[in-house]
Amino acid sequence: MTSEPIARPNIMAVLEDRGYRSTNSRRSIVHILEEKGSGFTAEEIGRDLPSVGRATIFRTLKLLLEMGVICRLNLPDGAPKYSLSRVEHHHHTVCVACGNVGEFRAATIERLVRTLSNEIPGDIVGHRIELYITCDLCSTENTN
Amino acid sequence: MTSEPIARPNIMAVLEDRGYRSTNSRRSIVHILEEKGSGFTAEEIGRDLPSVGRATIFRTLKLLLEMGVICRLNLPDGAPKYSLSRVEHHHHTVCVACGNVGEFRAATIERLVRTLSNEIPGDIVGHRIELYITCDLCSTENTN
DNA sequence: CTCATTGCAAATGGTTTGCATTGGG
DNA sequence: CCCAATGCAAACCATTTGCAATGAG
Repeated sequence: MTSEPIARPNIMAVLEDRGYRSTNSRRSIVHILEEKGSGFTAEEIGRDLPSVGRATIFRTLKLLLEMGVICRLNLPDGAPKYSLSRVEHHHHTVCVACGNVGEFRAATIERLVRTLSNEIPGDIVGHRIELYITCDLCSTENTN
Repeated sequence: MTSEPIARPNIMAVLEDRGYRSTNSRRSIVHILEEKGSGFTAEEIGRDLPSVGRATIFRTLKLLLEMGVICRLNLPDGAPKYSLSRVEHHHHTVCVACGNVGEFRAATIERLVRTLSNEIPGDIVGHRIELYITCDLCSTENTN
């Protein structure tokens, strides 16, 4: 047993468990997703898979989204970006220079959100946090 | 001197200070914004001002956005919502039932974000937090 | 008067839908 | 076989742009 921190689920298996068919198009889309990992757009996937219709790309992304396998990030501008959800509940970092998307978890945040209930009028039913960063890669590039 | 907590700036004055003209269209758009306050869409404003061209609505919203007078909220789905920025730096609550948007500030959050720098790879240059809530109005409605 | 601003219509970008065809089980 | 899933093209929605006409200063 390897000490992999988070088991990556078999996405196609998840799809089939829910009664969806394992088709050629879906398999190739999922394969691309696993390759990219995070921060990809629908259009980008379409470019990598010219033989798959745009509609199918969007239909499959929607499916995976509903299943919680991927998440969509509505950035301030440009098309939404998608990334594989590696952990149950998490938040995102977005590099303002290169657009790369990362995931992070912070128990502190969850605790804090709970304490905010006193300050806001209503019941908190969810939250979304995005950190805009300059990633290490981009900041070293600028130094050179 | 009244004890108003936050002075509401004169939006048209802000526009003129920056060299933009005080036109009829801009005045009526700004008037609607002040009336609505928060959680309105571009399309909604256009519906209220049939005599103003769509393009002008979007151009004016973009202007106000750049000036920091309003802010845009990219919700998970549907068109972006806008609201007047009442306070300098703030975050939003969105009611999942009625879609109303509120503002809140929490020094705790700002402090927390700073402590997160250790956990994430890169420099944090900004953040965005949305709390999804059921607002008081909506939860009492459901009780009836 | 002049040039910023406007309204309109056409163009765009991203996504969805209708429908006949294909292919997985 | 059958019906879920596909590819295609057209439709759709929100937004942007080009441009001639208008109007604020």
